Amino acid sequence: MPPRIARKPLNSYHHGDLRDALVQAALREAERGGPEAINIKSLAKKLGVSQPAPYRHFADREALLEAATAEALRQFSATLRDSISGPSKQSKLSRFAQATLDFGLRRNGIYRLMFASRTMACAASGSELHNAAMETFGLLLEALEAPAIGFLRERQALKIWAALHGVITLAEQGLLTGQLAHISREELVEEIVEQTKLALAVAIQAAKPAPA
Amino acid sequence: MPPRIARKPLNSYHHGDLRDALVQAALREAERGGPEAINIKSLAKKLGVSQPAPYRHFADREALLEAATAEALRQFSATLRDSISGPSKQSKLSRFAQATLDFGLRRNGIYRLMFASRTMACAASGSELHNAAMETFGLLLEALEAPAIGFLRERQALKIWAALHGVITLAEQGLLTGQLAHISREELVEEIVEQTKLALAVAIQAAKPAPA
DNA sequence: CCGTTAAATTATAGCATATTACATTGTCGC
DNA sequence: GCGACAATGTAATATGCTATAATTTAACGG
Repeated sequence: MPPRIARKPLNSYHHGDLRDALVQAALREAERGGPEAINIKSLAKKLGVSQPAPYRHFADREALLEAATAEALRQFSATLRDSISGPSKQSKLSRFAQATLDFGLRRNGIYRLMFASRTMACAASGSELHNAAMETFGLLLEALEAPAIGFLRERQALKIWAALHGVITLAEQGLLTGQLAHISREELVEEIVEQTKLALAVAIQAAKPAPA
Repeated sequence: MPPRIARKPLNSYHHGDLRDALVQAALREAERGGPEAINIKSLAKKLGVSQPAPYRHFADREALLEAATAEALRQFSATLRDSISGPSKQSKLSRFAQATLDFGLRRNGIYRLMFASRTMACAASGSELHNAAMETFGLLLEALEAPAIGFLRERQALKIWAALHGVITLAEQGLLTGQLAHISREELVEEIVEQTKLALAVAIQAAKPAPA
């Protein structure tokens, strides 16, 4: 009785639970090499099965990528949720931002997988992907701890999201090292967080025309 | 006497200036489809030459991509330089930011080509690519119009650069449309610009401990 | 036991690409 | 004119991947 229980038969004559193994292996491949590094052939080889075997579980390569993306989003979301739970000396926003940076750099291939255009192309109508993405954005809104004045929260969230995404993307491409590296990525993100808080405070002040 | 003068022979028995034509065609391909849409085969076909012909001018596909990237950077740089030259009611930073957004969205494939990791991988030591990239960053520093206090300018430049890059990337992937689209991309960028100015003003104030 | 069925296997087809080897064409200098 | 040379063309090679078809293996249920 192997530790992993398959979804339906759990037996089979060679592998046991190929579907799940494929998703995990796909994420491993994506971790170095990004989405384009995921290909049926090498996955099958690494798992010790024949090339066509995966097609029992996924209609085509795209379907496998979709499943892997969903799993990646789940992991990302869980990581972020952890980062802002529990007490801490640092603000939720700071923890959220640093966790995002950390995930985006350490697991950059997976990060890229999540933000491949497939994510939203597939996510037209409340699909698994769409829901997961929206949940992640919800976590950001929570981390912001901003009052609900108009779309203030959403706008600030978009801005800091874009900034974090930019830092991760640029850093991964080596554009934040060399002569430009007068500041570490973590410090840069911290400044972005502070800048967001500042802008938020000013906007709130402007929205309340003299409370006294 | 054709209007285009080739670099060396300008004659040849079929094409005239294949090298340059290849670079231009590569950019056209990249414009829709990004870097991965550039392939020797289709380029040769579209230019009416045989597949191996390009290899007379480029050692391999990568060399062609590099040349195309350099040309793309030149165009990008020129566009940005234009945007901040001459008088205007809007600030240089605003114009710069909007021009960046515009280029990044309208010519997104080319934008992606520039920011492929190749750019910096090839740009180790003062190469053509590296120089072009640094010049572009210089334009951003100029647009910031910030005083040279420590690395204040550089840090603010990095932050707004990351934010712009993030907006472009996210927008292209359709992540700024749908439920999140309470604000247009241009407005979002304008808010980012304002936020940067605000942070800059505060930082300058903090750096000068009471001038009176 | 035996048949049904799911999960693999082997074998094959197809496609697209990069790249090399060799032959050909045209131009320029002499 | 003619020979060298550079720019192309033709043909062939190599590789890597997706995907389908037909077949085999093993387990489970009656």
